[in-house]
Parts: sequence; C-alpha cells; structure tokens
Amino acid sequence: MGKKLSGKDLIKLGFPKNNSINVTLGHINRYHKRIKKEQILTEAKKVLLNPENYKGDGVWGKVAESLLSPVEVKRHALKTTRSPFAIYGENEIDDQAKYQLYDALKLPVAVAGALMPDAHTGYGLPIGGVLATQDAVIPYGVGVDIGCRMCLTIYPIPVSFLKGKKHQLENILAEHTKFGMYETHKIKHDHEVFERGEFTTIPFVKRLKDKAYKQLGTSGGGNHFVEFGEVTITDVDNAWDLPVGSYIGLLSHSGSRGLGANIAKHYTYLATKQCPLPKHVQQLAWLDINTHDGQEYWLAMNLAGDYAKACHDDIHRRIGKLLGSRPVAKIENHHNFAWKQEVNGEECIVHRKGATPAAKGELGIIPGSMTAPGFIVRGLGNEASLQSASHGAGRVLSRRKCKETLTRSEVKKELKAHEVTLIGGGIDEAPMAYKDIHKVMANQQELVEVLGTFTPKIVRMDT
DNA sequence: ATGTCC
Repeated sequence: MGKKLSGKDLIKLGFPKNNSINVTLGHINRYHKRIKKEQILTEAKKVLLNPENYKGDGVWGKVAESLLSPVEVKRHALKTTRSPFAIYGENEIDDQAKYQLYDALKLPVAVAGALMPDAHTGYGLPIGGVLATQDAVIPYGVGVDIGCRMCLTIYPIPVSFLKGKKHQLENILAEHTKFGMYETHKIKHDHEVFERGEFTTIPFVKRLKDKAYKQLGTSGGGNHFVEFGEVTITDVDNAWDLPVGSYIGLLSHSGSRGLGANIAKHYTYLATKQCPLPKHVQQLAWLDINTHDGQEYWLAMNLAGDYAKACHDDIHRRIGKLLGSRPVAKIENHHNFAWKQEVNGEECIVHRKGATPAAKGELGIIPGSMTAPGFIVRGLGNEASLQSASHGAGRVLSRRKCKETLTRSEVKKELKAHEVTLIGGGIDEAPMAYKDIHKVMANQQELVEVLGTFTPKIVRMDT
C-alpha cells in the first residue's frame, strides 16, 4: 500500500500553486481511490504536460481545465436589487416562498423570475419557482428529483369500464406498478436510454447505471402516483382531433428515481464547493455552464430527464398491453428541469422547479389531487411567467401538519364522497393537503388554456 | 425526492 497522494506530490510533479491542485486532489479522491499512486502520478504528469489533449475528457477534463484556466474561488456578493419577476395568485402563496424567490433574483447570474400560483417553500428555489439565469445552472433550481414529470395516455375505452371493470383495473395497478424505495419489476424491459453515451463517458454517472436499470418503470414514493380516471375533452380545437367527450385515461407522476437523486446530490455538492455565497442563499450555488462541471451537470441532468421519461414509457407500455387498447393521445411534460430558452432576446437557462413549461402551443398536464380534477393544458407563451404555469395544486398542509391534524377515517370519507378507490397512499398525501385546484387554475388564465380534464378514479400510491 | 450523511 503506497502512501496517500498529497498536494506536495503534485507540486513536486510541477503542478502550479493554484486551484488546480485542489481540483486534482478532489478528483483523485472521487475517481481513483483504488488505483496505485505511481500510476495516478504518471497520468497526472501527462495531463500537466499536455492539458489541451484532455479537454472534455470524462476523467481528466476537469483537471485539464484547472491547468488551462485557473480560477480564484471567491465569495459572490448578491445584487442590491432584484431582477424583474411576476407572481401569480399572490394571495395564495406563503411569504417564505416569496422571500426565497426574492433572494434568488439577487444572484449575480439572475435575469428574471416568476412564482406560480401553487408555490410553496422549498430548498433553495421555492417549489413553483421559475428562474432565468445567464450562463449558470443551479442544481437546486432544478430540484432533487430531476425530470420529475407527468404522463397521460388517453384510451378509446368507454368510461363505464371504470366501474364495470373496476376490479381488473385495480388489479393492474396493484400488480403492475412498483412503489416505494426498494420495489422493482421482476420482468425487466430494456430501453434505448441505456444506450446513451453519458452512461460511459461520465464516470460518476457510470456507477449509477446498474441501479437505474433495476429501477426502470418504478414510481418511487412521496407524491408520486399511477392512476386510472376519466378524461373529458372540452375543447373542440384540441391537439388530437378528438371528439369532445369522455375517455379512460392513465395518468402517472414520477421522476428519475435514484439516478436523478444521486446526480442532484453530487452536482449540488460540487456547486456549493466552488460557488461560495452568503449563507442564507448557499443552496442556490450554481455551476458555470462553460466549465467542465457545468457541462457535465447539463448532460447528466438531461440524461436523468430522459430516464424519467423512459420510466413513464415503461409504465404506460406495461399497462397499455394489459388493457389491450391503442392510445389515441399522449400528453407528457417535465416539471423539475432546466431548459435553454430565450428571455428578452438573450439565451438563458430557465429553471423550473415544480412548474410546467407553457410556451405558446405547448401541451402539458397539471394534476389536481386524488379527489379533484387535473387539467390538460396548452401554453399561451406568457413572457412574464417565462412561459410557465403551475405543476399542480400545491400543498396547503405540510406533511407534518397532515399527520398531526388528519385522520384515516376523514380521508376515507372524502375518497368515498368522490368515488375514488385508493391503493396505498399515506395520510400526508390526503386530498385535503392540497390547495383548491380550481382557484389555482383561475389564477393562471394568462398562462395556459384548458383543453380538457382528468378526474382520478382508481389511484395507486406508495404506502 | 432519495439506499433519507460526502
């Protein structure tokens, strides 16, 4: 066993006395724990002599960058004024969430922001917060569940089946969806997402591939669900030329499972290390999009987003097969993600943390609660909202408050009144935990138009 | 949200 590699070894090798030493040590710590010291030093020497050759390299790219353009890590000061912003449904939003947005708007990289009518307090950026930045991506501006999304499939099946075939539908959800931290499908399906290069070129992501494969098509926990319900198309001019009327729909809500959670955690850690901020906004640490880490996060984030979609694909494919019906429409959208988007004529990075993209003509689905309809929407491209809308009704009771104040029988009664069957589901996801979706929709009429509704009837959640 | 501590 050789001695642990230290900064002195690198200086002896000829490394300049700037941040490249720290970057290299941190890097070796992460990726080379099991490799012999001599071998690492040989490689490090090669990078030191020809850093240009290692630019963009998954393993040594970051070290090369620190040699080519060393940076001083300095504390960023906040601006004294806020970038422009808009708040929708202001009276329904708690002050804490607004203060969180105000803080974010003072970041030197902030360009504009918005708060959706379902907003509430979160880590860093509030849930329901939208933030446009210049050349910077904030991992906590995307959130822990990268690519968390909605997917609605509409089937040409008579809605009477929701009652007539209730037990079969219940059985499909009970047997063919997987919830909780550990449950996975016994029969694995493959998906093209696993052929993606990021799984081999980004060493950190490579380690997550096996688990991602195991978790494909699982839903996880928290507020995630898979449910059957009644779709009502109300707009004649809908996107699918569907006759106005009722259909059976399958709606799922889930994200990128362990893959996204680990990516979020890793890059948040890196951002915090290299972007020191005043303590109360430290969680808004960003990665410069033109650095190795920034580029890597962008790729990893997009991979997690595509993986989240793959999970919904898998869920809907499994269930569609059991239903034996061909879908007539499918609507899906992320609501925890960052996009490149033009804001005031400048290309920006727009973070939506619990907000639905609502560019002009863009389709999306905004869920209500177990006992309240969700809405199929078409974006109006409202610039003040940065082309966004709410991602649901938003919580009115915290999880803790639910456990303190609500009873099982109360929830049962509420479900019965709305003829909703629930499989699983904790008290903290009770319908009463959510704001009135109708009020939320009324507060965002400038942001989206409604094409139809989805009313849940058989709901499956984690226990 | 998540093998719920990098």
